[in-house]
Amino acid sequence: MNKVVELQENIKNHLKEIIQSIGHLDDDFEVILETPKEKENGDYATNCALQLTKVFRKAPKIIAQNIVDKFDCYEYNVEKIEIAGPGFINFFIKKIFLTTIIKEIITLDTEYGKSSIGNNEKINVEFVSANPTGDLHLGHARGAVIGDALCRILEKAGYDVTREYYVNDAGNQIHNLALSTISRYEQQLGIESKMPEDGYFGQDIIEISKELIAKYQDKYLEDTKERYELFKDYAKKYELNKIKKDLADFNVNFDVWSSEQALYNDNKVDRAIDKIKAKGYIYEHDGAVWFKSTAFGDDKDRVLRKSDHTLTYLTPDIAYHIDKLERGYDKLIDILGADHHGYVPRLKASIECLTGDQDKLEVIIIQMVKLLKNGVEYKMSKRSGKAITIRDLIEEVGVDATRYFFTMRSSDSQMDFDMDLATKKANDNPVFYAQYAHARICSIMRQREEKNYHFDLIDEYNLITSEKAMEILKYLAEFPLVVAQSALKRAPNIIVNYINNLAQAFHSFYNSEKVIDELDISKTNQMLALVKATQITLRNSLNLIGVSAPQKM
RNA sequence: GGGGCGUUAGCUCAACCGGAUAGAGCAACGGCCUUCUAAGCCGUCGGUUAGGGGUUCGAGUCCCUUACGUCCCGCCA
Repeated sequence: MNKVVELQENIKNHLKEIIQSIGHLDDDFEVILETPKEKENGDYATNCALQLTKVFRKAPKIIAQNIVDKFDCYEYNVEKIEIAGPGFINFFIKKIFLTTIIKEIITLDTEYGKSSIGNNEKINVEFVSANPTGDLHLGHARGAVIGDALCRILEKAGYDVTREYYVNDAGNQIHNLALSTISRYEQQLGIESKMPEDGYFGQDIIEISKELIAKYQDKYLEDTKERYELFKDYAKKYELNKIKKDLADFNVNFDVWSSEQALYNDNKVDRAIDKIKAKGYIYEHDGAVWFKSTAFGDDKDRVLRKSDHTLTYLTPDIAYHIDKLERGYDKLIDILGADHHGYVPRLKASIECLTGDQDKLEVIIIQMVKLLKNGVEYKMSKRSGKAITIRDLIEEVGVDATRYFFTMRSSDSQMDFDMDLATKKANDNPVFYAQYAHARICSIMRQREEKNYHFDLIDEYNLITSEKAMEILKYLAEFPLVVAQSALKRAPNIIVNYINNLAQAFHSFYNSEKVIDELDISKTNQMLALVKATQITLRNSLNLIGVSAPQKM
C-alpha cells in the first residue's frame, strides 16, 4: 500500500473513530471516501454526515461540523477541511505529501500497481474455447481480449491465475469437420463429393485437403474407418494450431489447453454422471438419462445421455468443470458469448449439485459484436468463409488498436465494430492518445540523457506545485486502487478509462509547463522524476490490457 | 409467452457502495507550433439519462411498469 492510499485508509479510520466518539457505535458502518469530480471539492470527500442524519436526527451540516471539529488535520496531512453542499466534508491534502508517491513508483517500477487483495486465491479463467473447426472471428477476438486483460489485472491484484482454453475436440462438430475434410479431399482429386449439410465451407478446409493430398496423394479414396480417424485428427490439429498461432500473435497466451476427448479417455465423463446419480438427481425418461437440474434453479431438466446413447454437450462440460475444481481452484471464471447465456443456469445447477456452492463458478457474458462494413451489417458466419477473422483484425487494424478498442467497452454492452473506421481512420483511434503520451515522455527522457540531467530519489518534491502536476500525482497514487477495483468488478474497461484520464492529465501538463528548464536544474530534476513516475504508470497500465507502450511514434 | 443484456449529447461510449453542476472521444465551430513529439493543448456548441410511476435528505444508478434493440429458450455444440 503506498503512502497516499495509506493516508486515505487512515483518514477513513480516523473518521470512523470520531463518529463512534460522538455516539454512533455501529462497527459495520463504513466511511466512504471518494474523489470528487470537481477540483474545488477537494482531493477527497466523504458523505458520512449525510448518511448519519437518521442516526443522529440532526441536520447533516451540524453533524459534519461535529466531525470536522474533532478532525486532526496536522496528523493526517490535511491542509484544509471544509463542509460543502448539503453536508459533504471535503479534504484538501498538503501538496507536498502527494509528491511522496514519486519515489515509491520509481522504486517499484514494473511492480507498481500490485496489490494483495487477491490474497493468492487460485482462480481459473477459461476463455475463447472456440471449437477447432475454423477461424476465430470477431466475437472470439472480443472474448480473447477481455479474458486476457482480466487475467493480467487479476494477477496484478494478487490472484494466482491460470488461463485455460477448453478444446471441444470431440462431438458432432468434429464429426462434421472430418466429413467436410473428406469431401474436400475427394473434390480436390476430381471426384464428385457432396459436403455434409452442417459442413464447414471455409477456405481452411480446402487447405487441409491440399496438405493431405501432398502427403498421401490419392491413397485415401476408400471410405474406411482409418481414413476417417486420420483425416479427423489431421484437421483438428491443423485448426487448433491455427487458433494457437492467431492467439499468440494477438498477444493472448494460455497456460492450459484442456481436451474434451481426454475427459472421455480418462473416463471422467461417466464418472460425472455417476456422481450426480449418487446425489440422487438422475432419472430416466423416454429412453434418455436426465439431470434434475430444476432442483437447483434451472427452468427445465436437462438430458445428459440421449436416447441414442450419445451424450449431450452438457455432460462432458460438467465433467470438465468438476475436473477444474478437483485441480484445486478456489474459483472458476468462464467467459462466454451472449448466445450461450441460457446455458449458464444448467451449468451452475451441476456445480451446485456436486459441490453445494454454485458461486465457485462465475460467468462473464460478453455481448455480441456487430460488424459494419460500408455502413451495413456484415453477418458473421464461421461457415460462410467470408467472416472477418481475428487474423484480419491483426493485419488490418493492428493488435494494439484492436485490443484497446475491445477492452474500452464494458463487456455487457453490445458493440458495433466499424471495419472502415478501424482501418482507414486508424489514426483517430483512442489507443494512440495514450501511447502518444508515453512516447512524449520517452522523448523527454532522451533529452535528459543527452543533456545529462539526473533525478535523485528524494522523499519530498517541494518544487512540484502546479495544479496540473497535482492532477497527475493523484492519478498516479490511485493506480493500485484502480487495478484492485477493476479486478474485483471483473471489469477491464476500468483500466482503459484510467489510462485515458492519466494520458489526458499528462498531455495537459505537458502543454502548460516545461519539464526541462535549463535555468533551474533542481526543479528540472524533480520534474523529471514526476515524468518518470508517469511513464512507469502509463506503461504498467497499458501492459494490463496487453497494449504496447512505444518509445517513439 | 419466459428469460439475459442494453437504451445517457448528432454518433460511439463513461459515470467508483445511491451523492454535489451527468463526463470523455468523434463530428461542428474558434484559438495555440521560434520553446521537451500539434497523433497534442485551450475554448465554444451540444442532455427531460427511452416513457411513466415508486422508494428517500438525495436516483442515470434501487423497485414496479410500458416501449424499442439484441441474444437465448434443442435428446445441437
